Amino acid sequence: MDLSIGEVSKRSGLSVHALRFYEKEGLFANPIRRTPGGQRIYREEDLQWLASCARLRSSGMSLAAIRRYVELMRQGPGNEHERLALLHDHEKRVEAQIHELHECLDVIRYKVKAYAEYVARTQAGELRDPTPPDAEADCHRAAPAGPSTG
Amino acid sequence: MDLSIGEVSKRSGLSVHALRFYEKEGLFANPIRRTPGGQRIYREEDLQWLASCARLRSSGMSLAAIRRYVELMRQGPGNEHERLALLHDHEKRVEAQIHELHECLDVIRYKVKAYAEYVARTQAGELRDPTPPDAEADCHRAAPAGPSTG
DNA sequence: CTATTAGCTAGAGTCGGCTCTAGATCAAGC
DNA sequence: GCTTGATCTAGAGCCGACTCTAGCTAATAG
Repeated sequence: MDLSIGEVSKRSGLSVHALRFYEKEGLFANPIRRTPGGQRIYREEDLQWLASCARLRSSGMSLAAIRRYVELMRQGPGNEHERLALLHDHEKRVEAQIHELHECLDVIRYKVKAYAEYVARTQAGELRDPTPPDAEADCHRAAPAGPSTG
Repeated sequence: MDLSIGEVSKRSGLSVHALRFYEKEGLFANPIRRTPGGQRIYREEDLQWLASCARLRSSGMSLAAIRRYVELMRQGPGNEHERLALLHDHEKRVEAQIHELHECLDVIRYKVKAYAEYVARTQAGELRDPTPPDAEADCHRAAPAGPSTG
């Protein structure tokens, strides 16, 4: 039931340094108990919370925002609308992020396709002067004749 | 046709500091010319390249990777397979990123929904002891009775 | 009992990607 | 010519999120 910092580190993927840092920064929902000797005692719940944190973190929520959220939880019932607002804001940001990534992906795929075709062509036929991938405005070098796409 | 660093800053959204930094770091596809007095002269092409860079950056490509790509472009024809590999790797990373964000979004939406329902319930009926949003394992506080979901 | 391994604190260091400063120079309008 | 605002260079500083160090203590296996 009780876990040492080393075990939590293994199971959460966070370093022991990071775990101590998180505690110092007030990022745990519950206070972490200590042994008489001063060593941290974690519980399964803390691991679960860390898993939630990981999700928030990897979707780009800052530690500061997580701390804010934790503070609201610690204050207890009565501020649910604030927690909701915080989460809802983050939801919108994640959606925007996904949207932007899709746009980037379009651009990247376009380039990948052009290069893939070019490489396939040059390998297949060993043409003397293969047509460059495309005339994208990306690569503006004064490259004499070769594929100039960025 | 020719642009000062200030104009490029305005049109690219990058600060003049960042533009000088990018040049120092070798992130421009073409060398940036100078006036006799030493001031930078940009061209439309540079702006277009910056726009491409912005896409790569905002999809998480590091400046180091962009520099690598620029180096390949500057070497001219013959290394298209390397450029392809670099772009293809990045494509895969972006896809993975999107996938992860979707998973995070699921979690966030679940919480948002739970809180939204709770807030709606408490506002509508002013119940004395409304049912907490859910029994998510997120908030492990010893909160007496209120909604304990993180 | 002791050696080893794990954990403790406070605080310094790292890294990426800029941002800002200082002090000098350039360019344009009056 | 002079002022004003833009630009120049070299280099310091900053921010977030850790990571690492030093010097010490706790827990455990033999």
